[in-house]
Amino acid sequence: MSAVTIYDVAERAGVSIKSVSRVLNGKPNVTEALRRKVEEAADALGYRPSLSARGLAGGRSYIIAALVDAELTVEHWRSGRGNDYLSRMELGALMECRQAGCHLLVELVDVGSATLERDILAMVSSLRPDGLILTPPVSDCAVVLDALDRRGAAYVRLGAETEPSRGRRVYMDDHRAAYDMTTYLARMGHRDIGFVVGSPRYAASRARREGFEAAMARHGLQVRPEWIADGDFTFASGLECGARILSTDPRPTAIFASNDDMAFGVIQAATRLGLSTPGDVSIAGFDDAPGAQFSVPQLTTVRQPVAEMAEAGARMIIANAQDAAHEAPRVREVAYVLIGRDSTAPPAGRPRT
Amino acid sequence: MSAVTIYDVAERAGVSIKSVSRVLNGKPNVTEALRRKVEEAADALGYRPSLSARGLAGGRSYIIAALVDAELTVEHWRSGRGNDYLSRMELGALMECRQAGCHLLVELVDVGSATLERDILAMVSSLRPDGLILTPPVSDCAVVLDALDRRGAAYVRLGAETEPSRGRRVYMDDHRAAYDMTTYLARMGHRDIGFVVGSPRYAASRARREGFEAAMARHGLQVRPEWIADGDFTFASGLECGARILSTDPRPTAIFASNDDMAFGVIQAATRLGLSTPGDVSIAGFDDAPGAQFSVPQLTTVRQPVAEMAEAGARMIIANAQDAAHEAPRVREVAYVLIGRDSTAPPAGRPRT
DNA sequence: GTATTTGTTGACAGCGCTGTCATTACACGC
DNA sequence: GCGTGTAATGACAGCGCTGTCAACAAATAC
Repeated sequence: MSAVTIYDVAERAGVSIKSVSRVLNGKPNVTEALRRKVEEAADALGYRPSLSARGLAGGRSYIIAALVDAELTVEHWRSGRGNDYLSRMELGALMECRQAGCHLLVELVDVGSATLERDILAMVSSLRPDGLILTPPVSDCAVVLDALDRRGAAYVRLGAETEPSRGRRVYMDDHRAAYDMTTYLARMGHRDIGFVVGSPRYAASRARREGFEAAMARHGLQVRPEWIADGDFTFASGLECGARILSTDPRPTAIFASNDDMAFGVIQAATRLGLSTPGDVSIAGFDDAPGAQFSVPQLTTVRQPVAEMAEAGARMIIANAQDAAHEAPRVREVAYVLIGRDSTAPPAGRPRT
Repeated sequence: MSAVTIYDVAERAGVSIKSVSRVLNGKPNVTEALRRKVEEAADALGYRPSLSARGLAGGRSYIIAALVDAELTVEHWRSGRGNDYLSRMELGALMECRQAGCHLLVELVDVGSATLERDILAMVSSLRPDGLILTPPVSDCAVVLDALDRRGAAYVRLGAETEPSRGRRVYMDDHRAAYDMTTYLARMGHRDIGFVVGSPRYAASRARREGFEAAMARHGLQVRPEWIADGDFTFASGLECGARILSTDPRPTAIFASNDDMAFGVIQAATRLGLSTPGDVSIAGFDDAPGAQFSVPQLTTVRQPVAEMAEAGARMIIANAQDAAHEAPRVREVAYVLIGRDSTAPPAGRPRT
C-alpha cells in the first residue's frame, strides 16, 4: 500500500541506505557482493526511488521539459486540431527518455507575455529540469534564451535559426530545403513561380523565403512581388493567398507554399478558380503534414525529421546531465527529404528542360 | 543565479516560512496584512516553490501523468507519423493544467510487458502524481487498473469501455456513434453495407462493430460476413480490407471503416479497382483525422472530442487533489459529432428513401 | 475584571533521497 | 611484524517544503 523507500531496501539487504543509493546510481567503488544484495532486495520489493526526493537532494531531477508555444497551442485547442510537429517531437523525446529513465514534461510558454523572463526563471527554479527542449518559436526567443543562460540551465533549441552559435541546437537547413524545392520546380520547367510566406513568428519562415529567392536568382528567374503573399501557416491563409496569386494575370505555373496546410489552401483556391493541380498549376508544400499523402493530388513537400531532432536533443541533455564535463557536440544538423508527389508536374506546353 | 527559496521570501517579508507556505497555498486563517506582505515579497523575488520539495514534504506533486501505450508510440515513431489522438488529448490536458498550476508528464506504458503490474507500481511510487490520465488502450487494461487501485492512485480512464463502473471515466459512446453512422448510410438508401473492424487491442473496436451490427439489425439489413474485414487501424490494413470487400460479387454500395486511416485505405482500394467514391461506393470513417478534410473526397466521419475529454479528465484529477473529500462526478459522457462530407452519397439508382 | 473561545502565527520535525566526510577493511611494501 | 595507501562502506547533515502542534493575540462571554 504505502510506497517502498530506500530504507526498506537497505534493511532487507542488510546494508546502509547510502550503499543502496550507490548501487542504484551506478556509482563506482562497490563490491560485486554488495551490488547483488542490493539489487536483489530492490527487485524483490519493486523499489524505485522517489523523483521528488532525488530532485531535492541531488543535482538531477530526471525531468526533461519540452517548452511549447502557448499561443500556438491555444489556437490548436480552439480549432480542435492536433499538432503534428509537437506530436512527432514528443515521440522522439519519449523514445530517448525511456531508455535513460527520464521523464518528459510538457510546458507551455507564452512568448508574448510581459513577464516572460520571470515566468521562465520561475519555471526553471520550480521544476529544476535536467534540461529543456525548446520548440519553435520558443527556440528563437532571445528573452527565453537569456533567462535560461542566466540560470545556467541546459537547453537544446529545436529548429532554431537566429543566433546560430548560441546554446545547443538541432536543426535542419530550411534555407537549403526551400532552395531545393524551388530548384525542383525550376528543373521541371517552371519559370513563373509564386510563393506563400509563412508566419513571421517563426524564424524558419524567413529562411524558407530566402531559400526560395536564392534559388530563383540562381536559376535566373524573376521573383514577381504580386506572386508573393504573406500567409500565417493556416489553411485559411493559404486559401486567401492562393486566390490572390492565382487571380493575377499572367499567373504563375507553380506555387510553393511555406507549409502544407497553406498548400492545401492554395489547392483549394485553384479548384475554386477552375484550375486543376498539377495540370494548370503545380503546388508544393513544406512539412509533410498527415494529410499530404491522402490529399488529391498527393502533395509534393519537404519532410522534416522532427522526431529525430527531438531524439538528438534529448540525448544531448541526458549526456550533459550524466556528465557535464564531457563536452558532446552542441550542434547537429539533420537531413530533410524532398518528397516529390503528384501535386507538381512540368508546366503545360513547356516540357522538362 | 541560485534559486530563490521560501526562506528568502520569509526573510524579506519578515515572517516565518510557514506563513509564506500558507499564503502561497491559499490556506485559510491568514490576515490580509500578512498575505499582502508575503505576496509582495514573493513577487519581488519572482519566487516559485520547488516541485520536488513540495512533492516530498506534502501530499501533492502537482504532476498529472498521462499514460500512453508504448507499442502504439513505437509504431508511430518508426513510421514517422504523429499521433493525432495523443496530440489532441494533450492539448486539452495542458489547457487545464495551466489554469491549475499543474504539470503534464507523458509516460509510456507497455501493456504487453510481463512485469506490467510492477512497472506501474514503481512508476507511481517514483512519480507520485496527483493523478493519472489513461489513454486507450491503457484505459482498458485491467492489470493497470488493479495496480493503480491497490496503490490508491487517482486516475481517469479516457475512452474506456470495459468495466464501466470502475474508476473515473470520460468517454464517448462509440456504440451509438457507430450506430448513428450506419443509420446515416441506411437513410441515404444503402442496404448493402460493408464494415472494416478496428484493431482488437482497442475495446472501442468492438463497440463500434456492435453499434454497426445493431443498426443493421434495426434497419432490417443483412450483415454479410464477406463484407466484414478485420483491420488494425492502419492505412495498409484499410487498403487490404477494402480490396477484399470490393472484390466480392455483389459488392456493397457503402463501406464503414472503424477509423479514418483505414477509410483512406478503402478509398484507395476503390480507386485502384476503378471505382469512384462516392459514385460507385460510399465510404465513411471514424475519428476525423487531420487528413479527413483535405482528402478527395472529403471524408464523412465521426468526430471525437478528445481534447474536451482530456480536459474533463484533468479537471477531475485536480478537483480530487485539491479536495479529496468533495465527491465530484466520476463519470462523464461527451458528445460526438457525425460529420457528413463528400465521401458518402445515396447509392446509384436508389434514391434517398 | 477573569475565563473561555476563536483566530493567527511560528517552531520544529521530517518527507526520501544524495553529498560530504569519517571510518573501516584490506592489500601491499619493507 | 609494522606503517601506509587505497578501496569499500556507513553516519550524518541537509535539500526546500508542508504537517503538526504549541504559543500567543484577539474577541467574546460571564
